Amino acid sequence: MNAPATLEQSARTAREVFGWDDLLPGQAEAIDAVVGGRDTLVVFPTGAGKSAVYQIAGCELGGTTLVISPLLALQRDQIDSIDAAPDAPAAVALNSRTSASARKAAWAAIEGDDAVYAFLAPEQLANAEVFERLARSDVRLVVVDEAHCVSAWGHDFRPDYARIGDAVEALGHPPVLALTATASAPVRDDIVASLGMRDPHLEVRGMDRPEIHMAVRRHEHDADKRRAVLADVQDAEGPALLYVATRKGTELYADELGELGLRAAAYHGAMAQKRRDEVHSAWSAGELDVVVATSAFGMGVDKSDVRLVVHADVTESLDAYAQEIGRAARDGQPARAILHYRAEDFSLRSFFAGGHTKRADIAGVWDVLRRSRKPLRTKDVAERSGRPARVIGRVLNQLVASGLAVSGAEGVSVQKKVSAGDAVAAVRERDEAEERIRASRIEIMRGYAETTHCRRRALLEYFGVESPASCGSCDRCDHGVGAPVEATDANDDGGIRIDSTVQHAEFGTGTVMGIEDDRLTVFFPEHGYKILARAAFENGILELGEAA
DNA sequence: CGCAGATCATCTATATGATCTGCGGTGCTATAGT
Repeated sequence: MNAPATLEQSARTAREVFGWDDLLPGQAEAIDAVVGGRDTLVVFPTGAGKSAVYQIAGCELGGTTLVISPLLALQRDQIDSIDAAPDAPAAVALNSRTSASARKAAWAAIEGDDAVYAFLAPEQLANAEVFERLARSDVRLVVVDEAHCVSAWGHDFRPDYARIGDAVEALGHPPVLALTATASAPVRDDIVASLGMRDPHLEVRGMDRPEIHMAVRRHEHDADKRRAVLADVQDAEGPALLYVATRKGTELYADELGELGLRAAAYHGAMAQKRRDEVHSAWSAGELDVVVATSAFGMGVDKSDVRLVVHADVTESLDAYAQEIGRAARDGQPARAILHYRAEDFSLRSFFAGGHTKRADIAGVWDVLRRSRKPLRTKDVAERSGRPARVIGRVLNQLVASGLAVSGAEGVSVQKKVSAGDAVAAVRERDEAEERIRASRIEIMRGYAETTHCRRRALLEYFGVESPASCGSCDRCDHGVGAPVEATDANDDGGIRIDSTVQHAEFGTGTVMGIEDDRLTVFFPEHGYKILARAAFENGILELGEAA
């Protein structure tokens, strides 16, 4: 490998094409891997230059760089920023809002000889015409931006996220570059497996955000919690974000904060697009003290001076929590993250984590699939069964995951001709496995909320980053309840540590995610997170290492 | 699972507690109608 020459080339591209003086730590390594043809997963905090990695790599590879992006607003922002660079290749979008003339120009660019970035949502890949035309053109790099969406949404909310891997294969597997700001080890594994990445280069930087002070407050009564949340937001020393679990909650809190004299606005996914845009730009322009939002607010919102992120409810996972508090302190100045919760709050999350596919939907989709001689896409099944696309997408994903069906670029086809009853049972089994995973992720969130040790250590351990026993910048450390030092060299278990692979008699192969006193947190792909006693090593239930 | 709001039941109410019911997040796309 002529690495130095490549690095020099990347630095020159950064300078001459985009106008950046220097590459940031990790960028050069990631670009080098991608340009060398290697699948690459990049985990950098926002502001560490994730976009630059694909922009420079795409520029050097030439041809079409396909950028799969979850939100139309993000696509627009990215295109604007590329257009603003001194000498960058063209950037185009293919989505439902692209006008006929813009679409024509986009295809001309994609099918022409010059380098181009083409932005699209994963749903576009399900459109046969779009996909076939892309397959005939010169795609040299596939970028999956905000790649945690693959894991968070691919299983049911946006099933097309689970189909990206098929598209990559059908394009002849050009290098795949997945980018995200937060991904724990299980989420990283999920991304790599779902996208079909081969021997990926992993570039992880700066997961720790020491400038964000972390605290948790538990309440018995709802009224007490509400008062405490309002008081925290009132005390903010700069722009504040308040995350709540429900749409109604955003409006209630925003009204109350307004009455207290703050410039507050509610934000959630059911509001009119126009209003959402207004809130977004008022926030960016510094015209609001606080935005009260559901999880809909965040991706693509780039404000550097957020001083406080308060959660009035728990999130669905520690990944989501890290993502949301990570929106504070992008300028590197001190900020605070405070989580308020009641034990009852976990029940709403459990409700969201549940939800089984209906028997009739599973049987109906299976029936259509079995009668067809060719592979079918979600849209084809929808035409033949009259069921909503989202339900079908989910069922197809589950059938593929259970091995009853296989998926390829043309769609999904039957692999094992079993009865509808067996198909229902297989999908239900997948549903239950997924529900167990989600439930266990909620338990990890509970573990963070209730830990008696350093908060930052609890968070970083979950992300697979070794950290000191006490950070000095969380509520636990403030009160001097720093963890008793949990030496990683305490080797009674033959060297058990974070990321160790273990075998459990019942749950199979798992990965150690956390070590706290006499307990281990272990992630098992089929069962989710389990808290196990270290004593399990002594009676042979748990063993270190791969399966024999 | 837990909460809010509606409805019911009662010692027939300008009242109150019991019980029932429905709701709860994230976004793309295609299509019809102005």
